[in-house]
Amino acid sequence: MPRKIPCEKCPLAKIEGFRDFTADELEFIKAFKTGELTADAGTTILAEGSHSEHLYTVVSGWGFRHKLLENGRRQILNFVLPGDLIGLQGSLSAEMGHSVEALSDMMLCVFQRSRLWELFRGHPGLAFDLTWLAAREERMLDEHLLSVGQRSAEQRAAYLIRFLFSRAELRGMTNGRTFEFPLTQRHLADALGLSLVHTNRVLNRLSRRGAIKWQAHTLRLDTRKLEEVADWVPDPDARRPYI
Amino acid sequence: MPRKIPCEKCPLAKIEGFRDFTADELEFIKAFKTGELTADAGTTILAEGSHSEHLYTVVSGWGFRHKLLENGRRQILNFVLPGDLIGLQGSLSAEMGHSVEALSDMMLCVFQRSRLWELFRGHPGLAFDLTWLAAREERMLDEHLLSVGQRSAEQRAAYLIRFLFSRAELRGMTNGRTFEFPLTQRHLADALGLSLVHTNRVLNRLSRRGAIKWQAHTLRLDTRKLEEVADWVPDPDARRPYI
DNA sequence: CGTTACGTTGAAAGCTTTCAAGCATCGTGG
DNA sequence: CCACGATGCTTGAAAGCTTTCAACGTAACG
Repeated sequence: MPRKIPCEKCPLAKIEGFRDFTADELEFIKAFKTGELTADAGTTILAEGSHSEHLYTVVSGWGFRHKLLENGRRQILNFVLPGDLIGLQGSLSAEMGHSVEALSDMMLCVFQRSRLWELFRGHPGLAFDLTWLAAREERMLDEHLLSVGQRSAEQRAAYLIRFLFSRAELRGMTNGRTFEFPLTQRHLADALGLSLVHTNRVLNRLSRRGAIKWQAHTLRLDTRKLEEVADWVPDPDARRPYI
Repeated sequence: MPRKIPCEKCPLAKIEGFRDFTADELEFIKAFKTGELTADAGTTILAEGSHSEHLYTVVSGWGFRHKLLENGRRQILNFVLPGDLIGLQGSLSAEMGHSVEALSDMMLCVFQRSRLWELFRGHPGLAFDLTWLAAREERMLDEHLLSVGQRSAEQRAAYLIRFLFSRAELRGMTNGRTFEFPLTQRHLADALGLSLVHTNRVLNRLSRRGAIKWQAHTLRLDTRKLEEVADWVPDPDARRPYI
């Protein structure tokens, strides 16, 4: 198993807004980490119902969490970006309640579930971060649920796009008002709880308004217009942790 | 501030399926707890945007978490029942992302946010539980989001009712197939992301199917039928912690 | 150059919402 | 003890948003 990325040179550390580790914590994390994983776009990294031996932190690339209904319908619950931790649920509970799939090629750090307890016992700071991460995921879900439950189709789409932009921006993955957008309309539709056809129409409407411009896999947006449509409230959280 | 409930006699401890504390943990929790709070139905316990000094554990009664949109629409994110912890978000983040309101008269234990750090440092077992609780809340939200995004109105309603029954059941709040149901149709509508009128029609449909029978504030249900309609998958988690 | 994945459109069908009333229950004040 | 206002539940009908069904266009790929 290749070790291309030593923890001391973790690319995530360079991202502004991610906190730094103490020497002690870094030491532990180096031992906690058991390897690296690269996943091609489309790969399933964690499967619903499984009980994985591992936890992962996304180092690069995009992925998404989703659940399936028996009739085949899929709900995308959230997207995962660099710095996000995945698989915690499978470590604390009997089994994963959702699947995680790579949206683009991804690179992840692999951690051993069985040593999670040591983390809690020996590194309260990291344990705190873990809880923080779980609470933040909950917050994002609250926001999505509000969106899917109460916003109109156009508002929902505007909201999601603005949301993804802000997450990408925090990680330095944007370039002015444009960024690489690896989703297809099917992904958006499944995240928004809309049909593919309607999603297409709604996106066209946003384009005509001049709120977004999507070509190839690049999205340029007018954040002001999107926020106006979406009734957007910025996330107050800043300096966030990762593991 | 009255101390009607000493931790040694915590009524939650009697509930089957809630784990027991070590003597050491119990000691800490007694110190962590700063008092008790009783709230009348309709009271707002925590407000979106605030930064409360407290955390709460529900001892008795029902409540719900919700968020509002500028246009006044409300999304109920989840319901809170005995054993649930609320306000963690406000402790880890700059401010609460949602409000919590009492649905029935409630009784809660109050904890001091400022001592949360001691908990992490001195009681990894409790810290672990806290993370577990956050992860479980996330799981419930995933489930709801799936529901609101992908299920039909009737499936959604069936799902939510079945879900609430199972949560009540775990706490010994049910009586055979019936239980006290403090929600109004407006609450259900706001949780399901449906209009009040449509919610009413959908509930009538479930009644006619014989899946539910709702009179006064009591609900009797045919779990088999509900599960069939809702495409229900039981939660694998059993022995859950609380604080 | 055929196949496949993804995006786009039109039209009809269908599910939900909105608008409008009407009814019932409950607690309070006269 | 009864009237009255407030809250919650029901229904009908029309309007409106979304989905479904069907095709068609395009770009990437082997």
